[in-house]
Amino acid sequence: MLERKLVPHEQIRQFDLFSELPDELIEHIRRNAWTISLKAREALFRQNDPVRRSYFCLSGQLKLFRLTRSGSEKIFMIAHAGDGLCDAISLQSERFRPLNATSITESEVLSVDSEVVIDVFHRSQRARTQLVDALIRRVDDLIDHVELLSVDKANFRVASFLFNEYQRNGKKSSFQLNSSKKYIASYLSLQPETLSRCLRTFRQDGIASSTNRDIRIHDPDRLEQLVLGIDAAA
Amino acid sequence: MLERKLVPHEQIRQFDLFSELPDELIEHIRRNAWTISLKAREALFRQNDPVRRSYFCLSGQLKLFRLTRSGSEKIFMIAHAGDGLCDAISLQSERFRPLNATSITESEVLSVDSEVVIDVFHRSQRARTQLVDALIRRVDDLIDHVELLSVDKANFRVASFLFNEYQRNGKKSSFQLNSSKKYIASYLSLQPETLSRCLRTFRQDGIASSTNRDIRIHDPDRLEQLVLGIDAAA
DNA sequence: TACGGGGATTGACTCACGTCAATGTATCCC
DNA sequence: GGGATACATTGACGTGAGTCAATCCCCGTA
Repeated sequence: MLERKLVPHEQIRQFDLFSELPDELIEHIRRNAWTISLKAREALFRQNDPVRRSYFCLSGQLKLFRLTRSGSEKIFMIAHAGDGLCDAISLQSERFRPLNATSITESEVLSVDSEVVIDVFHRSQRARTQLVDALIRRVDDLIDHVELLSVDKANFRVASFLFNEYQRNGKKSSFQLNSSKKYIASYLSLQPETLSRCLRTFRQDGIASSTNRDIRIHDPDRLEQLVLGIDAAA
Repeated sequence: MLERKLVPHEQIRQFDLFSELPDELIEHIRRNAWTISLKAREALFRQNDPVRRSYFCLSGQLKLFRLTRSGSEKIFMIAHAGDGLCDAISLQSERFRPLNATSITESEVLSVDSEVVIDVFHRSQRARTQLVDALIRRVDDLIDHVELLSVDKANFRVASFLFNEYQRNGKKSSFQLNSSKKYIASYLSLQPETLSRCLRTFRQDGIASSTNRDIRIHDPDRLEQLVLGIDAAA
């Protein structure tokens, strides 16, 4: 975990929260921010740590997770370049990190003191609405996550996930998963074996196929029907 | 669904978001807010409706839920008197309601136009931090909800829930569930039968017993060990 | 007091998912 | 290029939770 000062303005502005701030505020952030270089599989912060700094992913991939009673990881989110780790903020009350954050690949992270973030929040109305919007988006995402997990049948869970990714990628018939199947399975709270078997049945039914991280959707309509529950094929 | 104008100031101030506002702002809200009286099982809003107003529970109980593909309800939250329905806000971008809201019992709800909430947000720094804090709490709650559902064994899920309630109630050995077991089961994404069977094994093992909505925790330590995974009894 | 309805409990059955184990396949670094 | 390491796939097996169905209980109501 190597720290370096002096971040160019563009690197700061790439994040929604700071994107439309005046130069003086960006400069204020710059003077108090630095980047952290992580090797693969290095911890950035741990669950229950008090929140003192906020982090923003500049490059690489980070996993946000909790440990289960059996010692395995439950993935809540994979953060990529441009993502703010929005679980990493607190305003008035003392907050503790709800999740662990660890790099998956070699990564760079922008680190900003909470005081500075609060300062920006107080001085820029634009930043305020951006922050609230980011939190609302996070709430909506988590609601979707809860819904995903309350679906009992693994087939449906995987179908929902695939259809989601399909839509996020502009309904292209082929796209790439942005992380390994192991992490996807964890995000879906399934065993890797179960995910594998679900994908196999989809391949056999001619709905979708996967080789490595490449996904090809053969029959989007059938997939959508699966998600909606019109189970022509189960 | 009966609407009535003119809400006394105290009714407005009972909610965190408005608790510390100056009289003029409260008055501003009062002029633009009204109460809604719902009979039991009456819809307040539906999923995917555009957000135009925010709601706050004055009395009674409301369920916030989604419908599953099989037509049953998945409960995300039960709102009680004093709770803001914090899924009911939006600032800049158009937002759609992520959940359905329906009264369980006869209820009263305070209804405030979104424009007014945004106004208050812009005019009171106190309200701003309260709102952000409320959203952060909601995020943390949802993360816990996701974790709860990613636990595979029903016993552990129920144990986690019971231990949580136990702590929320100041570690009293007996307390009341704040909604029916049917809804608790739905919150845990379990069938009522499964919840019932879990509670039976807890009774047989001398960990906890329940009659109707009354819960009695006989052995908090064993319960906590179950939650933590030191499975002396499974 | 009798009736009705929704919630809660219990039993019997089935099957989907987790587990364990083995094999196959990328990927990385020496 | 080759060996180590982690990821991915497949098979076999046992079990826990969903489903269907019956009964019971509680509460409100006629």
